[in-house]
Amino acid sequence: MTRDLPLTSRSLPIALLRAREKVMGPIRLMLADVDITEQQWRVLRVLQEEGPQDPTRIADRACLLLPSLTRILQKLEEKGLIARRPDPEDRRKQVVRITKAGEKIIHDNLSASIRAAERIRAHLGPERYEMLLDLLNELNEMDS
Amino acid sequence: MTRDLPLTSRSLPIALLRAREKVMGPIRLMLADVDITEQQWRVLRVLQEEGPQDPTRIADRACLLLPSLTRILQKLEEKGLIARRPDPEDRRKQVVRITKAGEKIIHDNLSASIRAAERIRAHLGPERYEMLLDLLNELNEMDS
DNA sequence: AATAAATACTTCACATGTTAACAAAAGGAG
DNA sequence: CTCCTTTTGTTAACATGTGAAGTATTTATT
Repeated sequence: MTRDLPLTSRSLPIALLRAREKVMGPIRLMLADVDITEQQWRVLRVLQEEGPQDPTRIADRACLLLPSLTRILQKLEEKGLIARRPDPEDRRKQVVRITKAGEKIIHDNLSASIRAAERIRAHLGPERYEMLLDLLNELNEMDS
Repeated sequence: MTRDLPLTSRSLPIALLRAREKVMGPIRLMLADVDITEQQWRVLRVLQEEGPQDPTRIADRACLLLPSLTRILQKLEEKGLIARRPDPEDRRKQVVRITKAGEKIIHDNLSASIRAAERIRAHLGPERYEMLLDLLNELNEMDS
């Protein structure tokens, strides 16, 4: 009983890819105006929401791998949007925090970001939107 | 009534990112054994499912941008997994097809790929799995 | 305390994502 | 037919994704 592979519209990986592009496209355009990438935006948001923290935790929260994060933190530091200091408790670690300039970037783009999310929510309807998030989170809690 | 941004678990972009990683992680591992990337695999699958076609259509089906596809086709051609010939109707175009070696790659990894998909489906349950695909497709049909 | 194992990044190498610029060919308007 | 526009694919430049190797530091073992 060998089944065929699903068509692309019924292929979960591709459907996820397209959905992500649909959701992030408008946000990327908005961020391009302030010369910030989508990943840099995620890092700033994590720092602004959860406060100063070390790179490993940032990587977990922002869904980035450490090698990528290393480069991103370098760029953000050059731009003056974050600051770093060594962790006195553990000299392997650093403590990263967002600067005033970084908070301004967030503040200036927050409302547009929220509107983009609301637009998606309105398109699907609140119940289906929540259901989508529930299903994705359930998928993400799979062990493996 | 200004709302806060959602936590990462309720952030659609991040939930999509994590879901994609969860789904593709095992497949990436499998493909690494035959020295093929996830994107190269998508291109081969499109060609095997839909037959010979031009790069613009491949890019659409495999959810890749043309500049990425250009490089991927070069790699696949070097590996002997695809072949190209100019389109006699329109000299701007090419016709790309999968080779025997390319079909063998697909054949050798098809069953493991299907098993990975079935595993996800079993975890969510068939109804919820289909619902997830429906919601993603509905999202992808948003205009803009 | 000496050594092995684990942790927290960093660096490297290669592949892709993304935007912009570009060359070649096809289509359309006059 | 000529000029302009569109389409198709490539190249370039920079940023990130990803796995592997490397460095410094801490923790666990003996």
